[in-house]
Amino acid sequence: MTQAPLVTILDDEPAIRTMLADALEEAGFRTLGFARATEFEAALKTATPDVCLVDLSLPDRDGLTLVHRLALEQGATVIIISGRAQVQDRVTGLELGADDYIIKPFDPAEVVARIRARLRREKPTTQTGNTARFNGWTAHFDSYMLEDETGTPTPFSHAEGEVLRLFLERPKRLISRAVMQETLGGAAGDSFDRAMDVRISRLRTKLKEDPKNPRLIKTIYGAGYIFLGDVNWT
Amino acid sequence: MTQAPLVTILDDEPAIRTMLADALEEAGFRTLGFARATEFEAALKTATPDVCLVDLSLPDRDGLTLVHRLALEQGATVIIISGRAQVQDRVTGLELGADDYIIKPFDPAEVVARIRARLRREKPTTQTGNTARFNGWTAHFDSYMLEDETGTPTPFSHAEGEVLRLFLERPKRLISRAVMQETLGGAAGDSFDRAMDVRISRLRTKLKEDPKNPRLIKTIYGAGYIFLGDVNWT
DNA sequence: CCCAATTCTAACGAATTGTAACAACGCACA
DNA sequence: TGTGCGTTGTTACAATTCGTTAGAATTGGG
Repeated sequence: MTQAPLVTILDDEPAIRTMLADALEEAGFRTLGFARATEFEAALKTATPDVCLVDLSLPDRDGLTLVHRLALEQGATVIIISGRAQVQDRVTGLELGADDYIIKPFDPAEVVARIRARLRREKPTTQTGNTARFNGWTAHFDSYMLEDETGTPTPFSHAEGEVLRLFLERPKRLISRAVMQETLGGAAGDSFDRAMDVRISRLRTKLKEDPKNPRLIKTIYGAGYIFLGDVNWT
Repeated sequence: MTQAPLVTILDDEPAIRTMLADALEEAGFRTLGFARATEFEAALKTATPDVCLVDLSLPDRDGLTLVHRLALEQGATVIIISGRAQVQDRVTGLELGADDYIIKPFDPAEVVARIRARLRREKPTTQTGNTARFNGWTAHFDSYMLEDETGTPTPFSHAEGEVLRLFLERPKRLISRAVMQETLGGAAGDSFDRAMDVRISRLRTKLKEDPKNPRLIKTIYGAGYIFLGDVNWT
């Protein structure tokens, strides 16, 4: 198990540092806060952050040069957080090597989301949610394999995977037929209705569902389907 | 030398499409504009964009689902362009797989800068070197040699190398048959289809793939292929 | 309880993909 | 030139995928 990603926060306002740190730790990141560039650079010798949040207006150094150095020499992921909202500022920030540019005032939730978006790309090892466990089953979406509780593998096809994924991403919620058709790419031709049924039917047999008493994929007559089951993505 | 990056623009307002296209082409990108999701999806069969700009409010489909599909199945870089400015919208957009979220009205210069920031991260794979490591394998494109994890070498031919290189340069992204044929020089003659299959089949045996469940080269029925595996060029 | 709407699924078949076998071709070498 | 080897497209056939159809089963309203 890898460690939680490390995010550094470089901002001279303590209030902002704590706000970010709280939100990030809540979201499962490790954080390190710094008020001045010199402290930050000293810390870089002993730690390699996954993402660096940098405020441009620093008391002891020009933020942009720092960003440039970070991005260029360290290859670090850098996100600028700045009060300077002009387009020109953003463009130069990004061109100097920043990966993102967030304007103050900001919502911590968005910062978290943007960091996650970066990390999703960065870590090829961390396959973004390609395995799901539910009620004894394990679905591997990268190898298109389904394992039952005994570990017996069954392959599933792409079309079946689309349906299964849709279910596993919205467990315990009604999924209307309309939504399904849209997600599954089918123009809602009159006949495609049946195709959906068939897909689900096939998926059900792979999940060894008892037709009389489905435990996982439940039909809501006249509305759609609902997937019961406790899903756990990894 | 590789071609200029291809950026697709999906927005139902013609004014916005042309504004973006102008700015992007000025900046040296190739662009393709679409007004509706269905057109766009049709085009995906014959082209692999490097970046997809997507407006969330589409006439014929829910933009978010499209984004999700794109990010997941195509592995494409997706940037949402939207009039919806709420933090919650941005967060969900980013969590569904978008790489960035730009709010209307926007400045084309910033869009260009943000696209560049994305590509800067993407590209270094194709940049240097003709040796690639992936999942225990090592491919030397200068000596046309493939080594497995024990270091046992196997030669591969030119035709096999073309396919392998294509895969290794676009890992975890869907590569449509049309794109393959184009890259591999074959005019899409009816019969060349089979030749492609054969090339891939031969490559698979060299990679010791189990035909029943290939781990590296995955077939997407009716669409193309996708190469899984963590590629590292040196 | 009856009936129409809806959903299920077995069976079929068209389209797509996999691969063994063959043939054409190029190239090195005696 | 002839021989042999490796490469690669072509052909033919097997396997797979997946939508369609049709009839059975189920549901819920009246």
